[in-house]
This record gives sequence, structure tokens and C-alpha cells, in this order.
Amino acid sequence: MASISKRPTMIDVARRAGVSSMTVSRALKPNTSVSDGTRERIQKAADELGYVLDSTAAGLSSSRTGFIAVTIPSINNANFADTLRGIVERLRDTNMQVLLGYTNYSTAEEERLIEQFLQRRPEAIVMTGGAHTERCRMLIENSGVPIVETWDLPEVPLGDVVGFSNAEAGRLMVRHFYDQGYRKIGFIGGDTSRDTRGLDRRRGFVQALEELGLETDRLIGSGPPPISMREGAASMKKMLSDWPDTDAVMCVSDLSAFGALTECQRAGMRVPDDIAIAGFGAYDIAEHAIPAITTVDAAALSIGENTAEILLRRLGDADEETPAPSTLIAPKLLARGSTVRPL
Amino acid sequence: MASISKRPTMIDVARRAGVSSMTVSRALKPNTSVSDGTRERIQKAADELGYVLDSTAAGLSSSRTGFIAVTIPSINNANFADTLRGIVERLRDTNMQVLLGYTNYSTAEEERLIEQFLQRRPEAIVMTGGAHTERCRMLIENSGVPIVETWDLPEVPLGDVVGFSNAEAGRLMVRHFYDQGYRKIGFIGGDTSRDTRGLDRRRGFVQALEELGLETDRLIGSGPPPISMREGAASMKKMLSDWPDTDAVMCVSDLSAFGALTECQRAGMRVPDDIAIAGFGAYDIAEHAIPAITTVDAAALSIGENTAEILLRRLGDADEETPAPSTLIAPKLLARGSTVRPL
DNA sequence: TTGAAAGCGGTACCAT
DNA sequence: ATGGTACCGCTTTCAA
Repeated sequence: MASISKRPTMIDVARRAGVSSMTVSRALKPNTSVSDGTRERIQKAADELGYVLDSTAAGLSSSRTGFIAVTIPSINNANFADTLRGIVERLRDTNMQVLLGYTNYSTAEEERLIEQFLQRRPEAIVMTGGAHTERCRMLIENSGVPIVETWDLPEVPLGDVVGFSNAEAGRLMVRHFYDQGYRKIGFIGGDTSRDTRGLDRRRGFVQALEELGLETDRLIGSGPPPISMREGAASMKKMLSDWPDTDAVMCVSDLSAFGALTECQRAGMRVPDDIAIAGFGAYDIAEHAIPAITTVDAAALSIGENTAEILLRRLGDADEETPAPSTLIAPKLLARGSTVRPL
Repeated sequence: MASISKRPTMIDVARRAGVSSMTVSRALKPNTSVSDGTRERIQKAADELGYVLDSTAAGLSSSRTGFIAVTIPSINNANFADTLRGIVERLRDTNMQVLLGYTNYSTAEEERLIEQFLQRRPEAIVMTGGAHTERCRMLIENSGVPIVETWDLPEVPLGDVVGFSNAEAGRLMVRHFYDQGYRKIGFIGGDTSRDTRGLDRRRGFVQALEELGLETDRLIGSGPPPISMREGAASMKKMLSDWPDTDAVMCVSDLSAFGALTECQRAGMRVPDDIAIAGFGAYDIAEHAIPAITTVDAAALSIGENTAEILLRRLGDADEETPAPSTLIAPKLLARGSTVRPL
């Protein structure tokens, strides 16, 4: 076991095993040419000393840090958590590790994080969305680190993209409302540029209303993200007060949709008979609320898995010949009791 | 700007500014003795070259990596996310960075993570709970890295502790039920040793029932964590089928409590008139459900903040004289409509 | 299969 | 206030 003093190094292990430190270095990694006997001896010596590889030194020497930097807007968000999980789980059996940061939906904070991360020499960077400060773009392009942008379809991508059209998600919902016979349709949230994805959903939503020749002024801004149940409830209250005859509302997320739903129920309204409510994100709550909330599933987990796959292809020894394709996810509408009247 | 070739190093900056690399090193950190003029010149040269510090090299040289490793059971859990946020936000203005891993409630996975993290030479490690594999304990003790265990009161702590008694949380709820006149009281979840905190809540719960001379067999196990709405609903179904006269149920978390609540509502039962339901964790959903769900608030955010504070005291240049105290959090019961009958 | 030597890019330490 | 130098612990490279 380790003595009370300094941590043992490869040289200590080498000495104990009667080999050079170079052989120790090899023996500790798979697929290296070290005779079985030597490898065993070295492994034993390392165990006895309680040796632990210093990947800081390894990283400096090899200029491969094994870090993948990932920024998400918020940790406490089931969608981004799922994407992160997809990345982490796909990376588990590699020697890559995720360096996580959350931006709190702020591009300034994102810039700060990226600047910090770049000092760690990550081998790739995964970001949520395509909205970045000018300086952030510059830092990234300057660094030459491969990028994947997710959850969005940036107009000027920094690298690969694994995302979907948020505008399309909004459009899908308008069509669903329309098919169900709703005509006085509103939207809650997605008003601020901090949440560009929410903003895009609202844009697509409004655009689809226009195409159908429907009114487009039933829009309630719920302020800066994260938008949760409280904001959803407050916004619905305002909606009902400003446009009492509204018959369908999409909320920027399922959480705010649940808040809106409870607000309606407190007001004694029946959902969907008096008013239809829908959300976004396919959260658990949407499935379990009574009535269940119609939502759009953007395949958060799959975004993460695809992202990791692309990265491994870029970094790993995988077939470099096939360039990793930008992956376009198709958002799916899940119609449920909060918008569909029982027969 | 950076050329197409290799990243510039301090030596490049030094050359350009006409100083030694040592002076560059100093100039790039605050509170170092470098004349204003020199510092400016160096800063300018660094900017022009697009220089980015390599903290891998810095870490190797100074044996201060700036990493704090943190393991939590699950990313997608508002409680742990809040604790993490408390840590990260307190650390933001320091040069410490969080290295996050999630164990999926598995001590084996925790061991794997810790082993990986130790190679990064973190300056401290924060873990959730006090349950670890033997090997994990050994690795940690061997490493000499300062530890904080959170969300629990381990019998044999590895270092500092910022937590609370989960058993007490269970006891609190039994007393509340009793005060409200409930006598046929059950518990959902917390049956597996993977979630030792849930298990402790259930233990305290059962113990308090015993002390009051009440039946203690209305226990539904909901299987391995994470326990969410679906499991809560299924467990409540079983509870109502096995013990139809149950009049109060605590669930291991607010998410499962919400699932249980919806199950009761689907079954046409009134809450709390026919049955009372309570949860744990003070999630948003507990506040916004109809009726609002009685819960226990364990101050997740504050656990994180306290943890970070302790770490900074241990690592930083702060007053070393006062040894950082183990911080005991008192869980608070929030009584709400799901257990309290209106007058 | 194994080893020797030269860095990787910074910082500690000691001079000046 | 600034510079020189050794060295952090490992891997790359080249030789044997």
C-alpha cells in the first residue's frame, strides 16, 4: 500500500518490477507489446504500491486529454439531462470523459465556460444550440477543436449538428390543434432570445397560424428561462384574462404546460372540453398528468447518443473515410387527452 | 491570431513581448509582482497570438489541478441537481472546476467513477451518501484526497459530512400523519439498498409507527431507483389492492407521490378525504399538484453551498484555523393539501 | 519485447 | 520586478 508520503509514480513501479518506466507505461494499457510475464509482474507491483496513473501528466505528454467538454443550458431539465446521459453512456467504454458546464441559458456564461474549458484542451466540444457570442465563436474556431451543436439547426454551424427544427415542432402543434377543431389558439413562453429554441418554436407556431389565416396575437411571454410550472400557471391566468375565449394553448415546455393545466383546473375549467393544452419535451409529467398532456418528443436521449457517435468517429480510430453526417432528428407529436376530446 | 499550425505557448508569448516565459506566467495571474507596463505588453502579445493557457501543463507542474470531483446518483433529479448547482455556483469565482459523474445509484459504478477521477488528481471529492464499496473506500483513503459526503449521515464518514437524517424525515411524516388523525399508514418505495437514503427514510418511518403502536406492514417496495411517477402509480395501485383501508401513504419522493396521487384520482378517490398522500424532496411538482403534496424539504441547494464552503476552507487560503464543521441539515416538513383536510 | 533520452508546457525555487 | 533552471510524470521516438 502507499506510504504516508508522496504518491508513487511509474518509476517507483518500474523499480519494483525490475523494468523501465517505459515498459510500465506500456503494460498498463491494452494492446501493447509487453510479454505476459512482464505485464503480470508490473501489474502486481502497481497494485502493491497502490499506484494510480496521473492522467494530467499523460495528457500533457500525449496531448490527448480524454476530455469532451459539454455545455447545456440547465442541469435540472429532463431533456438536457437525457441528452447528457446519451453522451456519457456512449462514452463510458472509451477513455473519454465529459467535462460538464451549464450556461443558465446565457451566451455570456457560455463564453466564460468555453474559455475555461479550452484551457483543459478538450478533444471536442458539444454545445446546446447555435447561439453564441462573437468572441465565443472566435475562441472556438481559433482553437481548432471539433464542435457539435445540438438541439437546434444553426444557420451557420461551427461544426457538426445533431438537432431538429424547433419551428417545425411549433408548426406540428398548430396543425394538430387545427385538426382537432380548435381555432382560437395561443402560445405561452418562448418570448426571450435567451431561449432561442423556445423562440423558434413560437416562431414556427405563429407562422403556421398565419398560414391557416388564424389570429396570431394570443401570445403570452413568460420571461427569462427556465420556464417552469409557476410561470406556466401565471401565464395561463393572464391568457384567460386577456383572451377569455381562447380554446387551445401550446406552452413552451411540458412543465409550463402542467402549470397552465393546474391553473385552468383551479379556475374550474375542463381540459380539453373548455380549453386544450399542450407542451413540449415529452417529460414524465406530461404522460402522468390528468388529463395526459399532448406534447412533442424531440428524442433527447437519441440526440446525445448520436452526438457521441459522431465524436467517436471524429476522434477515434473508427473508419475516418465516411465523414460523420449531420444528424437531423424529426420531432414527433404525441397526441393525448389534454387536446383530444374523447369520442 | 493563431496561425494554422501549433498552438502558441508561453514561450511564444514571451518572445513576442520581449520577456522570459516566467514573467508571462506571472503576468497572466492576478496578485503577482509584475510591473503594469510589462503586464500590459504581455497581455497584448497573448491576445495577438490567441494564446490559451494549458492547464494540463499548469496542473502537472504545480500539482494543483483545480478539479473537484463530484458524484451524484442521477443527473435527472431536481434534488441532486440543486446540490450540484450549489457547489458549482459557489465555486464559480474560484479557479476550481467540477468534474461530474453519476453513479446511477450503484456503488459499483461509483467505484468505477472514483477510480477514473483519481487519475485526474482532483483536489477534493464530493460523494452522495455514505455507502461505498470496500475497494472504493480503500482507493479514497489511499489517495489522501479530502472527501465530503452529502445527503446522509454515514456511520463511518470518510471525511466531512453535509447531510441530514433521512430516518428523521420519515419520522417527521409519521408524526404529521398521526397529528392529522391518520392511523392506517403506509410507505411506498425505499425498499432497496441501492437507494440507501430512501431505505433510511423508510426505516425511520416504520420505527415511528412502532413507537406509536401502529401497524407497520403497509409497505410497498417499488424496486430499484430511480423511482418516478410510473412506479409511484403502480405501487399505489398495489397498496389499495392489498390494504384497501389505508388512510395515509408516504412515498419515497415527490415524483412517486405524484404518481400515487394520480392513481388515486383515477380510482375516483378524494385526496386527502379518502386517503392522504405525502412525498419527499420539495420538488416543484409537489407544490403545483392539485391538491398540493405534503413533503419534506431537505434543503438540497444549501447542502451544495455548504459543501463548497467546506471545500474552499480546506483547500483555499481561507482561515485554516477554524476547522470546517460537519454540517447537519434539519429536514423540514411542509404540510399541504394532500394530507391536511380543509376546515 | 524492452529501454534511453528528449520533450510536452507550464511553475517552483532561487538568483539577481 | 524579472530571469534561469530544474522538474512535475508521463509518452513519443528511436534504437537495440
